Amino acid sequence: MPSPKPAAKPKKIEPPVIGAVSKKGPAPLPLVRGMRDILPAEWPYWQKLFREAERLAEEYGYERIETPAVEETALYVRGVGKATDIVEKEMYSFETMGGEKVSLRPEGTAGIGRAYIHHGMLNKPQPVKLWHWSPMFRHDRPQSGRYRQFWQFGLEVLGDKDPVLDAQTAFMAWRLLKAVGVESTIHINSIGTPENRTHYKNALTAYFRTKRHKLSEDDKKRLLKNPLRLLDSKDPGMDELKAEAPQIVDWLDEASKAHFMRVLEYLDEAGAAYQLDPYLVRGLDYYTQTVFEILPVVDTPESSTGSFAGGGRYDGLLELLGGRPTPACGMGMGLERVVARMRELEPDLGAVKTREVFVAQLGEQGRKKAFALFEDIRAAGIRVGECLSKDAIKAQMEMANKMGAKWAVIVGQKEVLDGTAIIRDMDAGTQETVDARKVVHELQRKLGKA
RNA sequence: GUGGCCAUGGUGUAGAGGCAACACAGCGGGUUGUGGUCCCGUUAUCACGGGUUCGAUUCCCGUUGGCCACCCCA
Repeated sequence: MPSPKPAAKPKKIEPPVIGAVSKKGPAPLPLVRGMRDILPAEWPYWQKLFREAERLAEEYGYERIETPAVEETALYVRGVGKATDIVEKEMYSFETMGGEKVSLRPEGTAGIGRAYIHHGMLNKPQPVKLWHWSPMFRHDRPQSGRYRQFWQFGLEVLGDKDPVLDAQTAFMAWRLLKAVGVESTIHINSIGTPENRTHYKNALTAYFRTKRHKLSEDDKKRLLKNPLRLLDSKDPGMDELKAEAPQIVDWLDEASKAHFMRVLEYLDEAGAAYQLDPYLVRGLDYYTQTVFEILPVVDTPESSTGSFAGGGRYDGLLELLGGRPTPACGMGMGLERVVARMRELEPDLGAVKTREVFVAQLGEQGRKKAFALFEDIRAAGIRVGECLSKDAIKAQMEMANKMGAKWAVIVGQKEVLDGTAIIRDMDAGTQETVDARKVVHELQRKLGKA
């Protein structure tokens, strides 16, 4: 018989021990849930993506803006929408010591809208085109391609309602992905005006009520809570029900229809890969007219990460935030997802950095000389490596080899006294002694850079 | 918020109710100033807490974390 369990004592929860652990001293701290490090091996992809994004934005006349990661909670409640999932269950909200109710930004548009109003950007030539590259925070359950802190590249165009802008922001996102080798398709739809949407929602609800017996439990809930969501339900029986369902295009007013047609015409003209998706609706309240989402062409098993980017027009937002009625549109791109895809496509980009030359040293005199010599070689535009902190020449030669250096420059006690340095051919295993002052020139000659 | 799977050195893995194994990486060596091969040494309270047991890293429960899916989204 098992003996009666002793009452469980309330125990302090020790953080799990991860990584290199010292035997004494405090336990290492774990990573906060849903957070991740971007390690050196990943950095080349981020850099490539950032450079392309920056170049594209500038070429299209966008200016960079960075708004605070912390804003009044009310900004998002009003901007993104009180009833949205982002606000209802995914915000990092807290009260500061001073009693302010603030949130970590869950998306970029509301903050930029706030900045536009705050700084009176309506007095600038319209439209105002802004881009940003910043971390976002959502207290969502971590999953593939989904983190609680994630980076977004965003474009926002404020102060003009022309459909060419809707097309341009979608196109730019698509174009950026293409520039880093990622194939994608723009899935696009129009949800018209809020009035159009209300009418359509009613029609849709009416339709699905007649099919209620065929809906799954989840879908029945959606029918009550947010009927538009029924359209992207993954329930297998849904496809045939959807085929018969009313489509929002049929409920758009003439102006909205015309707007949407023009967006599509511009995309045709630009040669962007897009497809109409009559069932695309988006979760944020502020969208009007055009909505789009940019999806991978192939959903590989390694990265079933959902969409790369999403965006659309949000003509009502600025007014909601207390500004004058200001039409606007934009897009946000989830950079972790893009980087994940880039890594699959180009696994070698993060490979070890190679060096043309390695400077090795021996003894304190040699180290001093090598310190200066390294600087001279580097300044001459040669990719040169070193490990001045190491004493053993053997370890340094190993390193030179790993860095793929073709030439090693060796400076020891003897060379310092003679005013020379050894240049070793790492492939041939031969070496020669040269005048220390001529090392840089000699290397340039050997590398064909002189 | 809900569900499924999982948790062993720095990394990737093996293992079994009673010594924790292998590979790679790191560091140090193989006689005093020279790399790629080879050899040797060194690195784990087996996530945390509790239970069952003579004995648990292995079985059970809980916690935390991870992965995946749902909800939703980037």
